[in-house]
Amino acid sequence: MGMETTAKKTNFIWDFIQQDLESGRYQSVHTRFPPEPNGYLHIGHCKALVTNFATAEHFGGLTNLRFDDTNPAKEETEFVDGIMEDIRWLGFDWKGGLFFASEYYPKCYEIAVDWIERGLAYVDELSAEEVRTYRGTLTAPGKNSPWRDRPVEESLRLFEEMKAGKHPEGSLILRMKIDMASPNMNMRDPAMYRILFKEHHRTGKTWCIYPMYDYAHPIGDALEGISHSLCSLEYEDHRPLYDWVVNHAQNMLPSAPRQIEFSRLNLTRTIMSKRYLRMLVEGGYVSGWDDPRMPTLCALRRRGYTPAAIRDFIDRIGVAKADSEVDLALLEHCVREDLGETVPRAMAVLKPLKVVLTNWPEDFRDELPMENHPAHPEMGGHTSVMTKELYIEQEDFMEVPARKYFRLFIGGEVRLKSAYIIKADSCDQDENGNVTCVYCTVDMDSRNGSEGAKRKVKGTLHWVSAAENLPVEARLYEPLLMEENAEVEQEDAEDASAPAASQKKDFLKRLNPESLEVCHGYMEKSLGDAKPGDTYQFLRMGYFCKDPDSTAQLAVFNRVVGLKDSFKKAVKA
RNA sequence: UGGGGUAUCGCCAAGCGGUAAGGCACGGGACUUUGACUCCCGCAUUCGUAGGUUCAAAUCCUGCUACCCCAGCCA
Repeated sequence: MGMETTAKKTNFIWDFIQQDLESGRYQSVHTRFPPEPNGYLHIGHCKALVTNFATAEHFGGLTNLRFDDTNPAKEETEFVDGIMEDIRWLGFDWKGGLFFASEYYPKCYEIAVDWIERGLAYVDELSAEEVRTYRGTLTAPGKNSPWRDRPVEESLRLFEEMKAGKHPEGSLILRMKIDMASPNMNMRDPAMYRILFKEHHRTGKTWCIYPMYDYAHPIGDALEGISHSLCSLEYEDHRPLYDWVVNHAQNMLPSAPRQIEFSRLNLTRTIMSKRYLRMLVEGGYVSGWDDPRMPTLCALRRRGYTPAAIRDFIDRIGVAKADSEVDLALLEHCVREDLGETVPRAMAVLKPLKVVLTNWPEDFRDELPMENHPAHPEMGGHTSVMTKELYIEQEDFMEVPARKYFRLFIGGEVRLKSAYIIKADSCDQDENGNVTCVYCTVDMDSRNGSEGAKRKVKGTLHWVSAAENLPVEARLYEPLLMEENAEVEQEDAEDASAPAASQKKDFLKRLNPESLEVCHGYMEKSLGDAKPGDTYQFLRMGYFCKDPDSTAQLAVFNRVVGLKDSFKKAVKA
């Protein structure tokens, strides 16, 4: 048996579609990505985004971008602009077209009138509370509204009056006439239209009645010729309603789309609910929607995540129907893999410790060449200047070495990257016992590239000249949420009786107080012409992306992600 | 207690009656002027559970259990 040369990657959705194509139910594939413009896109949305775009692409079809703007109370133009920018940034193009659900208001109205005439819809005068009561419960059937069987002419007249603004908000709704006893709550005469005297970001004051999602969505899909409407699992219960709408409006619609649901993305230690993200922004817990700790795309972009990394991540997690929570480590792996290959290396010391090279000639400066990428000579190089005084990382020196420590310590030797081998002789300490300066002797014969450099030295450190450097502010990020089941003992004691569910929801208690650490250090001068958005690997420290907060005097860098660190792990154990 | 879903390694996830892919994480080793990268090696006799059918079951049947979603004039 021959092994297949290319592993065919598919998923249950593609399998369904393949069947649909083979059976002739559909001739081609057309999908849509339908965000509501009431907030910014986050990493969770990317799964739906990529799934819709990649599916169409796989079958040679197109994808539409459609803003689901049927609730003027929550939607703004700011968000439609932001969403389009984010999608473009990710590299997707809505070749199928750009649409707004609000474009279909006239058609929706037309169908609604048709349904009233055909006895499929009626105007209800029950209050919101009464509607809820009449709907019944999960286990008890609902009962018909007293207005359910009112004359067609009456509903017609009332619906026109609703549209004409003659009735106040909440006084009337238009409902589908399906089945108040259905075990599926969605089928108990769902609302089609409600009265809302809100200005819409696109239609202005043209309308004061707005269609509900369950009514407008299938119509929008059908009008756009969508073949497969891919959405998340919570709409599974809505599928019978989706089909009901399509079937009963068939005479006025060009096609009948198929809805397929998949599970949404959850990430460990990450808040994915729009509502909670809003609380973080409005509560001042973060600096804004693009605070680099946020899971929004604008924040990930600012932090230094790349479209390639995000798409690779979505690709790797797969598409299925089981509830899941993906380990953040996978996302981090994806950025490291991308950045590691594409980004230049440079040196920056984030928590500086002064080093004096006692035997270094007083005013001698040595320009040392350094490659931009060890595996890609074509990426060129730059020079780093070595002087008598320099900085190394505080954690790279210990007066007496711990076990397995092969950085600098008194009596120990270490190599300075691309430079010389040095040996620590003594150090100064302040009144608290903190080391303030290390005195070293240089092996002047060990300059990088020379014969004397060909010695085995266990540790290699990054460094920056104390005389020739640029100041840098480095912002180090950790997840916004602490690990599950981590240090909440105090609260736990108080809330011992609280239901687990509510504790889980109380994400504020899980907020990580150390999600942001700001360091002030020094970087080599070659980094001086970095522009906001440029990313480097700061040797041994991680990947850093220059932030727009930077000024002419101070460069600000966001840590995208650290390097893998087997030393830290070994020490912890 | 009604309806709709889901259960395969720590986390994702293939598998579609023929004897458990892959990735991440993790552990070990080699290499190393980044304790990074790269490269080897290891990592489910077992598929929520109990039965049944079969020469053969993660895959078929039956019962049970756990978890998720639904009672917006939100999407």
